[in-house]
Formats: sequence, structure tokens, C-alpha cells
Amino acid sequence: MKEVAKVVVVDDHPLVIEGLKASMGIDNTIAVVACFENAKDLFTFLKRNTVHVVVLDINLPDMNGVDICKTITHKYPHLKVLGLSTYNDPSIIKQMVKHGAKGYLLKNVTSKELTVAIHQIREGLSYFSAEIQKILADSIFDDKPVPKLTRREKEILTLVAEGITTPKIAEQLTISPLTVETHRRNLIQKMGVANAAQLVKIAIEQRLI
Amino acid sequence: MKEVAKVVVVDDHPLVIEGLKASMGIDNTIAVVACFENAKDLFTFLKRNTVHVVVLDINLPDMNGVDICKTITHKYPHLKVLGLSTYNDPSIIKQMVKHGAKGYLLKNVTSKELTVAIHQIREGLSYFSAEIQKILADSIFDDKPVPKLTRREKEILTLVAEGITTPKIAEQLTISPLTVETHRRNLIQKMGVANAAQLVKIAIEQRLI
DNA sequence: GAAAAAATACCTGTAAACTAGTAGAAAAAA
DNA sequence: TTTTTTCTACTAGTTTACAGGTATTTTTTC
Repeated sequence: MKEVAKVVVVDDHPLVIEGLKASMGIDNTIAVVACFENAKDLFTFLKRNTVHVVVLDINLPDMNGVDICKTITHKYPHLKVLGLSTYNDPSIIKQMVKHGAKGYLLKNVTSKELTVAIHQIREGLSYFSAEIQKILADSIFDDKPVPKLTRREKEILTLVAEGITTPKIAEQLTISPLTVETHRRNLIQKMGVANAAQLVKIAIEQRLI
Repeated sequence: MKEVAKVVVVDDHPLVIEGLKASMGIDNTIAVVACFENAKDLFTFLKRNTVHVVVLDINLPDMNGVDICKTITHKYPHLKVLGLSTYNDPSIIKQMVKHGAKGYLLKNVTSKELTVAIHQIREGLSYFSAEIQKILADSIFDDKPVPKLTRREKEILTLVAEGITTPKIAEQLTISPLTVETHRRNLIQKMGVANAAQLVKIAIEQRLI
């Protein structure tokens, strides 16, 4: 008989929380001890309570999943993180794994697979669904490290995505158009893309804007 | 005592289906009679069964929510559609309403609001959450009709979003670069944007690519 | 306080994008 | 079958983007 796995769920959709509770409820070796809709409440809870697994959504109102994952791994090394999201973008998944996530599932997961994943992770193994494994395998070849954008670069990127031209961005930020051009060029280079159109697409995919 | 509302749920995430069943299960005047993960199965079911409300996700593998809504309203005028999605883009919501949806909720809805919405819709009223009402109200002013893109235009749009330049798109489709330029121009005009970068952003927002 | 990173600005040149028209042929809809 | 839409292609001119440099100043970080 396995020891009961204590699980906390973090997701900003009450419906998904209900779904997770219902899915894991059928397995009496998993106990959902708490659910949170934001990162702040999770960390408050973790200060006073001990659990085995955190089921973590990527898209939360107050903090992004990758940063939460990083913080958890740093503060609570024994706590296992299971990423759960609709995002199937390789860069997001890779970042999660890099920052200590022990598993990742898409939200089209079945109850059965979910419970298997929880147990496997709780026992110190890792778990990635077949779909995720394929995505990761396919992305081995085009392995660009995830670029870090500066504050100013993100600002420029947002404006570029809104269709504002270089001279007008310069005007808006009261800097030289030449500076805007430089930032723009650096963005394109950092993200490894060909032009602004693709830049916007990749930026949206990687949740940068 | 109210009559029991027969509900079918269409969502490609088993977790959300579980969540919906759990949320509606607490109200004994709502009966979830069937759940589907795609449009095809839904329509097969509707041919032989009668229900009151369809809870419909926008993002399904085989068909988009707007088209499903249009088909349901056309074939089964008495059937009420309640849109349920994470998409808070005004154009998507407007299209759903235009094609007969009686209500729309975001997936961050609570169980309570969900049951209220179901009953209200079942009784012939409409229901939009406060958040959705605000989104719709804010979008009254910038009221551009949703542009219809042709097949060729969508093709060009996809390639533009991938960062492919006009001459190379022309080469790929074996048409004149001048033709590609024309399509590109029409796209920018139809979508009411300033340039390719913004075009890509809007196109992604409106789920065109 | 020194070193590193980021933000600023400039130059030169080429390629592509955008503006604004027109217009015929093919395909789809009425 | 006529009408409308879509796809195609053209001319000509302006603006912006992109490539590949260099370099100073300001801000963080160590």
C-alpha cells in the first residue's frame, strides 16, 4: 500500500480545479490538500505546510509559471512540480524543465494519466506525456537558448507588435529613431527571426507580450 | 420546483469536462446528459437526442466554436448555446453572439455563476458574466465588422506570419511578387491595421492563424 | 569602485514594405 | 447566365525595415 500523496493545485480556473479534484478524488492514494488561484496564496500556504507535489498552471494572474517553478525549486527542493497547461510551445516546456519541473502535462490529459503522473513524480521519477515527449524530441534540433530581453527591449517589442513604426516609437519614448532601430535589430537577432512579423509571432508564442 | 435542465458539454479538455460535471452536479435541477470532445460527436448525438443547453468551448480539434454555434442555431433553433472559453477577445465573443449564442462565460467562472447562467439561458434569457459585459461594452466604440478573408489571403497571412518575405512567398506559391503584394495590401486594409507586424498580432488574437 | 550589462546614438547601404492607383481572367454565387 | 468575388498582374513612387558595423553614456552588478 502506497503512502498518500499530498498534492496542492494552483490554477486560476475554478473549473479546472474542480476537474482536478474530481479526477484525483477517484484515487484514494492522492489527497488534494489545497487549491489556489494565484501564486501569492500558494507561497503563504507553503510556508506553514508540507506537501509532496504541486500541480502548477503556467498562466496565473500574479506571476508566470516559470518563475513560480524556479522559486519553488529553490526554496523547497524536495517539493515536486508538475506543470499543467494548454501551452504546447517547446520553449515554455523547456524553461519549466530547466527550472526544476519534474513533469509536464497538457490540459487534454485524462484522469488516469494524471494520477499515474502524480504517483510517478511523487516517487522521485519524472513524467512527461507522450505528446510532450514528442514536442521535446522534435525541438532538440532547433535548440536556441531562450533569449532574455531587457526591460527596454520588451517595451519596444510591445510597441512594434502594435504596428507602431520606428519614428513614432522614437517619438513616443522621446529617444532617437536610431536607438529604436538598434533595439529592434537586437530583438530580431536575439529571437533568431527574420523580421518584425515573425518577431511578433514568436513573442506571442513565448508569452513575451 | 424548476424542471431539470438537460445540458450537454463540448470541450476538448477532459479536466474541464470533469470540472463542469462536478460544478453542475451540486445543483439537482441541472443534468449533464452527455459530454463530447469534438464537434462531430456532438452533432451525431443531437440528431437522436433532445437537450436544452449546449455548453460550448471555442477551441475544438475539428471545428471552430463560431461555426459550431452557427450550425446549432440553424439546425436546432430551440437549443440554447452557452459559450465557454478562455478567449476574451471581443471579436470572438461578438461573433458567437451574432451566431446565436445566448450567453458567454470565461473559464475563470465559479460553479455558482455557471449554474445561474445555465438556468437563465434555459428559461430563454441571456447571460453574460460581468467581465464579458465589460469587454463588450468597451468594444462598442471601435466597432469594426469582422473581416472575412479568402482562402488565398489566409494562405498569404500564414506565410507572412512566418517571416517569409514577399519575393519568397511569390516563389513558393509560383505567382508574381506583385500579386503577393496585392494580397498583402488587401490583408492590411481588411484588418484595418498599419503593417505586417500588427497584422500578425491581430490575426493571432482572432485565431485566424 | 571596478566590471559588466544596458541604453543610447550614429553611419552606410540594400532590400523590402507600404501607398495608390488600374485592370483582365478565373471562379463562385446569384 | 449574369453578376460578383477572388485571384491575378501591372506601374510608379515613398517610406520603412534590415544588415553590419562603431561608440559613448548610463545603470546594474559584483
